[in-house]
Amino acid sequence: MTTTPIRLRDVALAAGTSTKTASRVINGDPRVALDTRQRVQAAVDSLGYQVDLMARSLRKGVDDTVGIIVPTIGDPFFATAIEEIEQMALPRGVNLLVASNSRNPDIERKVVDGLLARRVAGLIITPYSTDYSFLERVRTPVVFLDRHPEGIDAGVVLVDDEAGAHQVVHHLASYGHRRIALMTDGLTIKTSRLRREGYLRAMNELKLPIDPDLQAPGCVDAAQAEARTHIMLDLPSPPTAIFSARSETSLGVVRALHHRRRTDIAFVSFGDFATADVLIPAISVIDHDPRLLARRAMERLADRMDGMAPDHTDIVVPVRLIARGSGEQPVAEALGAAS
Amino acid sequence: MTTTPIRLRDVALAAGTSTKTASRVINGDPRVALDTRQRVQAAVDSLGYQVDLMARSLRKGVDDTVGIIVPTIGDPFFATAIEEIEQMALPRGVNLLVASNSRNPDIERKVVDGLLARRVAGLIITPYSTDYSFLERVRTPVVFLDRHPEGIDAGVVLVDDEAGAHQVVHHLASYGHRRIALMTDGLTIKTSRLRREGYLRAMNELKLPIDPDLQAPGCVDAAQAEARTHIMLDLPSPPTAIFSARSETSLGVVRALHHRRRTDIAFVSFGDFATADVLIPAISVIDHDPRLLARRAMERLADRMDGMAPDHTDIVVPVRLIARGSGEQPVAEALGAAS
DNA sequence: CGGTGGCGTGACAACGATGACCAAAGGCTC
DNA sequence: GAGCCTTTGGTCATCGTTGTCACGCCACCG
Repeated sequence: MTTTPIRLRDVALAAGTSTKTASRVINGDPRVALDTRQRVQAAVDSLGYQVDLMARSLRKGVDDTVGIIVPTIGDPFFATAIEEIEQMALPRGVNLLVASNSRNPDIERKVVDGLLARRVAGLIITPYSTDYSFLERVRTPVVFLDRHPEGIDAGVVLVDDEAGAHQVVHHLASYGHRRIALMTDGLTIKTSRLRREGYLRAMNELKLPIDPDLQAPGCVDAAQAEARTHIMLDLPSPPTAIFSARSETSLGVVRALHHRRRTDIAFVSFGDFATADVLIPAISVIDHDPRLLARRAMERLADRMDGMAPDHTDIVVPVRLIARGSGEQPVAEALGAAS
Repeated sequence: MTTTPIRLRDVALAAGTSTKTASRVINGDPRVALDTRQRVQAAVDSLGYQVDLMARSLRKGVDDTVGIIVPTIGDPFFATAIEEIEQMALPRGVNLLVASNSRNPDIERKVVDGLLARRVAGLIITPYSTDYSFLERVRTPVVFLDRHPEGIDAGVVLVDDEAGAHQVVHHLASYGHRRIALMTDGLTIKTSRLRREGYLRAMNELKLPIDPDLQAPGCVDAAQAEARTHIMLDLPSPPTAIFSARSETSLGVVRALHHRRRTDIAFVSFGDFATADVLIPAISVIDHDPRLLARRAMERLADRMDGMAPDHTDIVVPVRLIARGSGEQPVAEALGAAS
């Protein structure tokens, strides 16, 4: 049995009134007499009427949705951020459009255009490397998450990447480490650059040598980080400590260290991950909570959607180092020399 | 500087034609003369015209979006499934609306209604415990993922939960285990019931005692599973093997076993997780790949959106046991007795 | 040479809701 | 008791796009 969808005019007919009055009731307009309101409400309930959100959005000029664009949906950090934003959007009756930029500026641009064409009420973007100056001509509120965008002056919600990385190096150095390796994502991403800068600043302050062999930029996933770790450990003078600037690369480093039974090498990860506290030794991390970040971003976006003027200041969420063991190990002798 | 959005009529004006003809060009209607087409195309490019998708969707009656509803967006299993579906939807120009049912039937119903009111082109649902009979009156194509829905006869894409669990118990028993504990999610969820049934069937086949103290249903998250594991290990006669029916509960079990240094207890997880292969011993799992499941679900949904008739048969994705060590440990003596 | 058919094009209405504006009815003041 | 204001309801137009239908033009055929 095929059912014809219920329209507003069906409700109006059943309530013996006009579509406009029915519309008033549905939108909570107070200028409707009580009994009229009740009749309309009864009709809505008995017919099971649902507003056609496409029609409403067309009329209003905006759709009650927010779009979120991240590099990888499946990355636990971003997945958790998405979850938090969805939880905040739900009570507002706002739906969430999720998209990935596939780590590709061309795709990213298309995805943003697609969401704008959909007339989303707002956008939360983790920028990849696109020039975002075109957004200045657009009315849609946009909040950037986790990284500064290029080509546009806009407020961003992020953690203090530079300070976090800086702290890690000092922490490792306080346990005697001088050969501290760095695993990072591609340096086209500002976040990665900042973490590297924090690392470099601390290394310079401590007058530690910066060995190019101990720099592994461009590790976009766990597999690459794993391979680079193996290469470093095969060096004539390998690192005694490793700092991984992203959770995803940390998984690769952990894998390599465990496979080689070299868990004596000190290790700190920027970003927590599921079993970090269960491994032996447990992994010391910079806690970089996606929920907090997401909440701030959504709050700011909600303000903008409610008509507040854009705020170009950054919101910096503090980070702290959680010492669990792996980052508090002293300098280990190379296995060969240890015998 | 405020910019007026470009409309189709602006394009038509610039190309010296009617909106209808411009519309034809944009939609690739072949019945347009070549030079007209080129003039329109030039106008589109120079003005930077973008179709208003709200208006198009209203006119067409459906919106080029698919909605996906899962229990928890941040759960790596579902996050990965969402990622896969987004990747498949993108080339079709279809956007993805992501929603969570918050493990609450009332919210779930509201969320589904909300997406239907948006006129989504299709829905992929991991049902919680809602009665889905109301969907029979709805034209929107729906595919269920991972679990059978209640109250409706519909095809489902899932793994063979019963057989997987059954296999685990036989596997553990083959290493001498008789006291095999079961950690599961709430039994209101069909998936959990099926895994429990597989466990029970195997236990009965093997004539192993089913001790109520070794059943821990209702562990909705890792923390609860962790607590229940501790309770079991404190029993006068604790389990010698544990089967966790979900990745999330597995994290709790792992945490408890590691904190107590009882990694000698055999353990198998239904569902892989990030560092399962890095732990010592590495965790044996039933591989339950969300990508494969998501792909089949999206394929089926795409068929339905292309007008194919509904197919009420189930798609069962095979599972296999990956032996990594933790599930291949023989019966351990209780620590107290071992001395 | 006139009819016919295909092709390219455009005028118009429609999708379903809501904003702007107006009208009728009832209560109030003077 | 008349006029004014408030309350309540309705009419019409509109958001931007696309489906329907019809028209003008040319070529081809009998």
